Amino acid sequence: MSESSKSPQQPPPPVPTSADVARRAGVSRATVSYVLNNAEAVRISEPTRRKVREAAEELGYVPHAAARSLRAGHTRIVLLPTPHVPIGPLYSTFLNELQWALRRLDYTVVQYGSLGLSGDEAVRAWAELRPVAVISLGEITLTSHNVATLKRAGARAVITMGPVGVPGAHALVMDQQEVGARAAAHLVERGRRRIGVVVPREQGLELFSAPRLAGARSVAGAEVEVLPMAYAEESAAELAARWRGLGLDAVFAYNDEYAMLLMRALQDEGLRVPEEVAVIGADDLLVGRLLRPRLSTVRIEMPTGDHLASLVDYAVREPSEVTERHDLMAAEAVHREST
Amino acid sequence: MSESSKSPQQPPPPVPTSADVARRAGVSRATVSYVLNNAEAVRISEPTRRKVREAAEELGYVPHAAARSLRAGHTRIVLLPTPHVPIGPLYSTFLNELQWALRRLDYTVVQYGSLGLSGDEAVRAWAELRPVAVISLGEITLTSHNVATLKRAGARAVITMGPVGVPGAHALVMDQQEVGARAAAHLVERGRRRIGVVVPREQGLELFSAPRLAGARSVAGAEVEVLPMAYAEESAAELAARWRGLGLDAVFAYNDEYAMLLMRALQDEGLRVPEEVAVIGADDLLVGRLLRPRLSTVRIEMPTGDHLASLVDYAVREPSEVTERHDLMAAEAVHREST
DNA sequence: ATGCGGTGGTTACACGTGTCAATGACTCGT
DNA sequence: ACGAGTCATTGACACGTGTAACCACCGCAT
Repeated sequence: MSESSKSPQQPPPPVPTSADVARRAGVSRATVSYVLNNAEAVRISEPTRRKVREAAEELGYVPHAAARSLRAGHTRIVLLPTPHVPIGPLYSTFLNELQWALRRLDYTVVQYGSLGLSGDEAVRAWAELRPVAVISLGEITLTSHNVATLKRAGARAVITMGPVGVPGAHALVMDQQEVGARAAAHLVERGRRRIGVVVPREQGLELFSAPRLAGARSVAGAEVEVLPMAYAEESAAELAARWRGLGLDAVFAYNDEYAMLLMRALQDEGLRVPEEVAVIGADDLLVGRLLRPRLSTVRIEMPTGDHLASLVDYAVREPSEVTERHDLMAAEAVHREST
Repeated sequence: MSESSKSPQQPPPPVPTSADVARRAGVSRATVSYVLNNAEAVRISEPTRRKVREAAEELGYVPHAAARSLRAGHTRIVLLPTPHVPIGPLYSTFLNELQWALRRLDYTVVQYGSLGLSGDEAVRAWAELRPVAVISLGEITLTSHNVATLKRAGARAVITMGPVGVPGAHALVMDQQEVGARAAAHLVERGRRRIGVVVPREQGLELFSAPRLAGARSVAGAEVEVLPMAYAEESAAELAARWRGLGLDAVFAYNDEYAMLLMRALQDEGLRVPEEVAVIGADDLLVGRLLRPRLSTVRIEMPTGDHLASLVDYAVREPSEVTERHDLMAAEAVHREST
């Protein structure tokens, strides 16, 4: 009694294997494998084919992916380490698109949060899955040692997307500096000099915001002031309240969402946009056009998901030791009414 | 020569296995396994432990997840079939949150696009991964046969999130009708009668928009008119242009983004909001508060990612045959200025 | 009878891991 | 000196699959 009552749940019934199918069809396991994979090299008579198929159907047999890829020696897994902060709408639709494009090429996308792990630990965890490719989005900056670990674990392509390349990996260099530079240049062109740059208070966005800031700084004729701000109405209001004391005539916000937030707060303070202060964001979100005045922005030419996916596919087919660098992401300022 | 030149790329060096580690450390493979998994049942002397660890380190050994879970007989994979349309910011941040929460509980999240596959085919593909749990978001509506297939393949929990439950699965019923009902009720309360309901032209959102529409229809005293609209300025402008002919005094848009788009177009047509037409959206996006007038909305009480993740974890630990139904997602109208 | 080619199927191994049961070495108490 | 214990280590199997190599059979020409 103590035995039977110690656990109320009986063990689940075993999952049917190809051996079960074989038994039921009265053939060998090899035959089952040949039939179910439509092997052309081996000839199997039509009657047995039918028997096998029926048996598989009746048992509800589904092959075991892990066993299969163990045997095969490789997987079709593409690992996609995910940032834990929502990067923004532009990025997340891009990610979704990429995901689908990869799926279309018959890859399996595995998302992997790095959690609290250190870089090396995270990379080890990734390597355990034996992914055929890894696409790092830049939250974790890979060292060349990390790349080596992944390749040793069978990864045929390691692709980094970020502001800077990594030795040994395909680098999709997305130069965020360009974004800041275009924004600042646009403002300078329009006669502004003292430019505030809004930097998110939120953690995890430095990788994007820092280069954007640096880009703005690099523009001749612009005096840049750093303005930390959180993505919340109160933070924007607080910043707007002390605006007149700052002596600025323009502001470049991290992206359109921050820009919209701040612009609204500035207007509530009685400041006129663009007369007293010019506002420009980035990402060219649709909603930016709904405000009065319409928000000027920097449009970023992201690669399409399909494009990146086919690049991944290419890199997998033709792995190379050399560091290939692809410069992506052109940027251009879009003038609307807020500047 | 023809042999060596037919393929320019030499086969990649083999991935180090635990056997390699054992050889290098001068011990058996079993010992390696015990050391690297910190087995407590078996005692291994400190010197050998060191030797093994060093050998593993030098070789850059990383265990093979597939082999491990094959041996173990189960995985920690949670399958997350992903919709191919961006559902909206509210949903995608929720997904991201869920993803991280699951990771924290040591699950591996696998995204899987269903592609062009039929429901049954897609489910088979999922089952191949032997996931311990499947969270279906409603794009593919599971049949009870599908649920059975997944459970037979070892899934301990199948969870559906959508407007309706599925036999055999844990159902997180997110009653989108409630959203529409609250919106319409809010409008009726404020004296409006002839209500337009904006339905997205985009494919794939019917699962959300249809119940929201139905909910609006269910409210006594409301006359509902369906207004298809795409998420683009031109579409909104086109709708606004013929607005006066429609004889409506209020509009409930699918979500805040559509609402903002339409509201702006209506204003451009010279219509006064809320005097001539009341506008309400859904999702309570931050940007909705930046417009003039501030956008009224329906706030949706989504379960937090952590909450859902721990429910998944619970369901995995205590699988039950019965269909458990959890009603989630309360909704309430938030009055701002546009109604 | 003997060889021979084609047909339809099976036997046997490998993939990389975790773990049970067994083995050998060494110490201790009588 | 010898059985009784610890302690450290190992050999062997199982997990589910794909596939190369092999085998039995049949018809047919030598």
